[in-house]
Amino acid sequence: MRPAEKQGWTSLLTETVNLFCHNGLRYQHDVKVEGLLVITLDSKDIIIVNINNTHTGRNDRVFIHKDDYDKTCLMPKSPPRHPAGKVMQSQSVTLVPQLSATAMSPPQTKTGPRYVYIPAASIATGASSQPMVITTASAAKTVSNTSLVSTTASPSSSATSVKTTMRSLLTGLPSTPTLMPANTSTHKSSCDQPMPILQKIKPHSSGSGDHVTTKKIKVQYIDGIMIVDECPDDFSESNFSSASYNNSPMTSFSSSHPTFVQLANNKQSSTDATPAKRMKNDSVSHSTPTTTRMVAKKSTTQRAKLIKRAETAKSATNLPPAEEIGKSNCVTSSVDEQKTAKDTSSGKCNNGEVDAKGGTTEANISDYEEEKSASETSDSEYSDPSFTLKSKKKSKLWKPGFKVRPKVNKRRAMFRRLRDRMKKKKTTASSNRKARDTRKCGSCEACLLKEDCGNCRFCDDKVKNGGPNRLRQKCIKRQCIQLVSCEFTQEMSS
DNA sequence: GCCAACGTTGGC
DNA sequence: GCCAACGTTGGC
Ligand SMILES: [Zn+2]
Ligand SMILES: [Zn+2]
Repeated sequence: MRPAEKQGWTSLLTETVNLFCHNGLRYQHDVKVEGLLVITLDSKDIIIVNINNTHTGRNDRVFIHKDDYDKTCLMPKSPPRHPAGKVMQSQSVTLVPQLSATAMSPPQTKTGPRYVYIPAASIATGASSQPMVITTASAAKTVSNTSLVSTTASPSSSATSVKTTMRSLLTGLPSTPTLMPANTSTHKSSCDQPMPILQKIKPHSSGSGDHVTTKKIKVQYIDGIMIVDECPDDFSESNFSSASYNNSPMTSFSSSHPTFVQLANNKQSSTDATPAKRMKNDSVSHSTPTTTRMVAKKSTTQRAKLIKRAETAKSATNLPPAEEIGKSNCVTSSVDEQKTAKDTSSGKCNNGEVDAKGGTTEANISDYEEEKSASETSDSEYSDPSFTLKSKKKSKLWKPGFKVRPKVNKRRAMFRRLRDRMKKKKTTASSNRKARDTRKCGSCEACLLKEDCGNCRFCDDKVKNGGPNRLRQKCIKRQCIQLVSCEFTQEMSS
């Protein structure tokens, strides 16, 4: 989530909580709302909301009763998500100034725009998976209807209006279903079609609803979190095409977000792994890639950097499924796994800073771009031919554009040490025999594989795949698991 | 100690 | 002779 979006979302949350307390609790002089909320998205992205608000005034009535909760579904459901993590449902709705000053009449000490939910079903959204824009006209009309509902339901009592609004806020249900526009009959259940609309209300607007100036906002759900964005003035339905949807700055976060999703699901190391590495990965960090662990300890910006690198590596690598590793009789360590998880959470918590001024603060993502560019620099460094040729042995077969693998895991070194040790033993046992079979058992799944995967760096290296033939190794998926496993077990027991 | 690069070799 | 890939090593 971009800082601006996070800011918008947190202020919305703050306002919502404040409003809920101001209007839903009984008090004589003032009400103080304090709290620190930590919202963790997908176990990696953190939003910290510090609420510190004192509201001076008086409220004699409690508008929220237990009955109000009974039939509610508190939070709107998240819309279906694109497999790749992209937001599937997006909506542009209308911001209107407060239509009736009495609709939200409780004394407000704050100035400036406020955000309030209005009933969801008042806008016929449907469950479209396509981004959806409500035109200014229809939205204005809809909002107007909704406001009419509120004011009609409480012609004389602002309290009821507040109650209505609050209930709507909590439930997403239409406050007064009987007054809903006729065309909402397609809504089977409000819970099925939750689509809360944000209404921007000026605290002391004297507007009467006849002069509604509209401004569009966009509502998106990402992982169940509603994100509100103000549309540019020139934003229109027509330019909400898929292209602009992907490229518009307004929606750029929707393409950045899946990046994080991908990281969370990324079970692969950032580098190619030999069987030893794969096994070690599984046993030590247990499918938590080194990258991710480091990420957890680093700032969000560093995470972003590593995420990108991991993705780059991922695109060039295809590791076997976890089951394959599981067959290798390797020793597993759940302790380390837990430790990893701990590291992850503590590391992330340390990233958050609380703004004492009562505002909201997010984990330091400000230098995300900087890190991103740094990442790009280092990535390109590895694929730079000159960099490659600086290497001690220059290859006559080197081809421009061939990707040189950036980093090598230490686990591979261990694998080699073990292999060398085994080789030594074998050599002493049968000194005359040529040790060409030290790398394969001949019976494991990997050894029995006939075809290369075509995706690993060793496959890429092969001449038949257009590679430079510098590495000259077996396909990563065909490298024996069994021997490595035995070696590893022996190593662990010795 | 480590690894990318590459000389080398078994199998065909 | 060709190919796959094993085993070695220079450079770091
Ligand atoms: Zn392969
Ligand atoms: Zn094997």
